[in-house]
Amino acid sequence: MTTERLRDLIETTPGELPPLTVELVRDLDIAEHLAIADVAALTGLSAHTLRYYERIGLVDVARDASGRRVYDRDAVGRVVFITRLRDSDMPIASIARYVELVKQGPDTEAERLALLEAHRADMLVRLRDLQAALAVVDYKITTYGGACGG
Amino acid sequence: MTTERLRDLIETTPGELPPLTVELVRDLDIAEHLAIADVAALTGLSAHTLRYYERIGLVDVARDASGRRVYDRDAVGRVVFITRLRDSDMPIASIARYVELVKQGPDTEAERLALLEAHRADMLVRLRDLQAALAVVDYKITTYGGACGG
DNA sequence: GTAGGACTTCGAGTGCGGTCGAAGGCAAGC
DNA sequence: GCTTGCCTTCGACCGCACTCGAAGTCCTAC
Repeated sequence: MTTERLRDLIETTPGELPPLTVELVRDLDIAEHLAIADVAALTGLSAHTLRYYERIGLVDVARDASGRRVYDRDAVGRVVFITRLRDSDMPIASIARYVELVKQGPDTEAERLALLEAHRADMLVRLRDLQAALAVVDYKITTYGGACGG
Repeated sequence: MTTERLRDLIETTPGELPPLTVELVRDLDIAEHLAIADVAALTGLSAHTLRYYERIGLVDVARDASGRRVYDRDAVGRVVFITRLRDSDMPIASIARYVELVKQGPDTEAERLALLEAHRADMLVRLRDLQAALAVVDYKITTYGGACGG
């Protein structure tokens, strides 16, 4: 059972899984077809969340004969990609827009690019904010407990 | 009117204000007492949000004879500090806890430090996530419109 | 054949962080 | 003295991203 092999692989991997990438998924997924629980284990998302992502149109997932979800390599890759974008606080609405554009075909490449570049700009701002806040916190930590400013 | 001087200063500053720091606030605030609109202009928060922060106990703000909020240098500094933490996604609850500890006096320094260090660790994780996502997006942008993975 | 557990759909609920609107107060300028 | 406009309090509401529960289905193991 490929599903069990995957489960073993996940459970026997010492420590944390390395950060998941689309490339890694291609290598890792011996199984062509994964159940929702496997994808959940693989990505760290809950089955609830995976169903939610499908419901709002972020991924299309096939069904087996008895109606259960079957994630193929492509679907898993898509979920991993979405997870990366979510980890960077890209709003679901933007991700949905992006996915929509991909579905519409190659004519939409310019808009896709614009979307990604806008998000990239956001990320840079967030990076800067984070670094500024880190500096403030580090200052607080080194001056340890000073009450100034809060 | 010091308030008007501040407003002028904000409005005549070419381009964006530099990132606000507690130190900057000390230099900038010619006025000892600022109205809520001034603090809003200064910090970029809305007056609504400033009232909200006060409501939930993040800042104490004095009142004048007719009941209006009067922000002194200290209060402004606190707001700026809070804003920095919020910009780094520190949850309001943690900020509230920190503020609470400061109020309780110097005995709480160890817990304050622990709080800041925990947050610092979170920030480093977020930094890493952001950088990973940035790499993914940059890859997408350079390979421009490839459909793989989403 | 039946108990268990993972799955299905659907809609409702949660937590966070604001955001808004209503109803009224007060001070300045015309 | 009246309009303008910023201020006050209060509670209700919003958007986002899940998260959960109910009720039912299906496969597996015993």
